[in-house]
Amino acid sequence: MSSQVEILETAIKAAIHRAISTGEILSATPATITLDRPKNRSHGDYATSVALQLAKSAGKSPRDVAQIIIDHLSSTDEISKLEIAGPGFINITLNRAGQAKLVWKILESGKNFGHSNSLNGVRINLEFISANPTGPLHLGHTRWAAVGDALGRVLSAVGADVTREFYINDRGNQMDLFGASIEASALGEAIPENGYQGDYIVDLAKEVLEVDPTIASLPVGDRLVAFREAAYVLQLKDQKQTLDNFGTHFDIWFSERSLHDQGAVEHGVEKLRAQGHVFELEGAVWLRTTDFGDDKDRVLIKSDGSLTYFSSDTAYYINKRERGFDICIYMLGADHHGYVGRLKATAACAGDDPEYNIHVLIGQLVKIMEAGQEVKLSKRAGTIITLEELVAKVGVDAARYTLIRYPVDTPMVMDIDILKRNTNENPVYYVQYAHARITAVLRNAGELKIPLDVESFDASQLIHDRENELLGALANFPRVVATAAELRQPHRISRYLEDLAGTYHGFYADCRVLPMGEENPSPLHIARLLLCSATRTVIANGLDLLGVSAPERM
RNA sequence: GCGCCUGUAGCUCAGUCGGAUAGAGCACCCGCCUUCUAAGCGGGUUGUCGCAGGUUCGAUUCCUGCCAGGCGCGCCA
Repeated sequence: MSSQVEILETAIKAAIHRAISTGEILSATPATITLDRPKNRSHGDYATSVALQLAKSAGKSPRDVAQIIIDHLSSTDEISKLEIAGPGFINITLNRAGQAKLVWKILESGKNFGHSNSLNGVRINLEFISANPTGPLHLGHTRWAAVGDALGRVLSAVGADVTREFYINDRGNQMDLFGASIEASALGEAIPENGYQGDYIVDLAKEVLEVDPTIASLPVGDRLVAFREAAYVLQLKDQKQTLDNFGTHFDIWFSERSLHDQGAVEHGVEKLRAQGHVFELEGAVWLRTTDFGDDKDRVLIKSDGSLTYFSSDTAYYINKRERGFDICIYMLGADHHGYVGRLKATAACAGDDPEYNIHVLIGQLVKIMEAGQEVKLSKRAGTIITLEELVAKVGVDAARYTLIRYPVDTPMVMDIDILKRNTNENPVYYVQYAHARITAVLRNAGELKIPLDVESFDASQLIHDRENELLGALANFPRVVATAAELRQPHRISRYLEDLAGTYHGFYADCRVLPMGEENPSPLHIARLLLCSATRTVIANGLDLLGVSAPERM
């Protein structure tokens, strides 16, 4: 079934084509017709500026071009009115009853309404959070935990085959420092310089000893390793548990060690060497990333023979591609934006197209406000806020929704006090409330034994302005999802939902849905109830894309 | 010094193939529950879209320069 937009676009193209063939316009038919939904309702349901764009090449004034297009636009059932406005916009008003057929489509599609196939079959590796297993997940990870998960859902909705992956940085100095910190704590010694501080270290150390008290009596070297490994397992389990509670699930937890165990680094270096971008200098092995726009070349193998972190990253990327992923999405913090150039260059060195095969999203930092002032985050001062603490304070839904609500490339401020309030200041409730409200209406309809089968839906009943407005908002949903996927911006879903919820509340205030008193249910009641049902479906689908619950009662 | 991100209402922020009087929530004022959830609705007030140029029918949007803030520039991980 074609959407309204597609129908209009085809019709307008055909009209322009006819105008060209009759010689009234000297121009080429544009490849795409831009159709906007005007903010101002008096400008119709859709508006297009093609006439303005064509005016120059057509050699006529925009308004004349608009008139010619309208003359050639064969009247369809869909269109009820065409107007030329302003400098040459064509405003299109659709047949209201025709628009109401959307309710059918939504109810028929159910959970699939809003889904499309723009990324059908594309295999996407979505990597996010990827924390060290050396401590609890904190605020810096939290934004990605919410946005990454939502993006995964959005991409799946447009047909992509998404694998969510968490890269465990379980190798290198940080792990050893972590192990030494646990060991020191368990033995009652001072934490080494640059080691990990914090109560969680003490707790972990205790837990390690409880599980296996014999570790403390191992020989010195073995003892460090044993503490490190035992604490690693516990900490990773804790991270998984925290994310699980947050509703963020990964398909693959990929250990950096496993990459080395399977010789992936050597394999990666060989592959890059074969592509001709590896060279040696002063005893070290380098990747000539400057061939592809990086600031400087990068060392893969140090002169002492040890591997750099960059070599792991490189090998990991190649590994992902060899596992069959078409697109690798990385979600990194702003403090890692320096990686973008080298990651893209690495892809290019591996013979890939950095514009297509790799996509790096940079998330700006999150500030926290509480009691009217900024909470300074410092590991040393022990003021890091963990994901668990945030959830404990404001709940999963409010935390997720707020984190997703803003584009990731803007720094955001989370005000804990506002998030704790169950008011309109907290947009998640505004949206959820609309869902609960609709559910209540439908519940009441059920008690009144009003039949709600789709067959009894009479589209011609829905002609009220509010109904029209609501239908228009519902019709936008698939576009919003597609755009959110294309631009990797799940925040568009939440903004849309807020708008939809507002439109519903307006409809609800002006349009009585249920029969009053002894009144018998009329076709209008039934049509409105089905419109409510369709709205609920869209809100529920949207919230699901964000991983936020759609409560039936509030 | 170089690079990335940001600068829109008193506050938090939307607004990307350039479009019509620049939007929402909060805050402030005024109305609305003797029938569907008032966590709601309606109305009022609020702007040099950081500054200066350029591109054109038209710029918050694209380009250049500047100003301000955040972050980053290791044979560290």
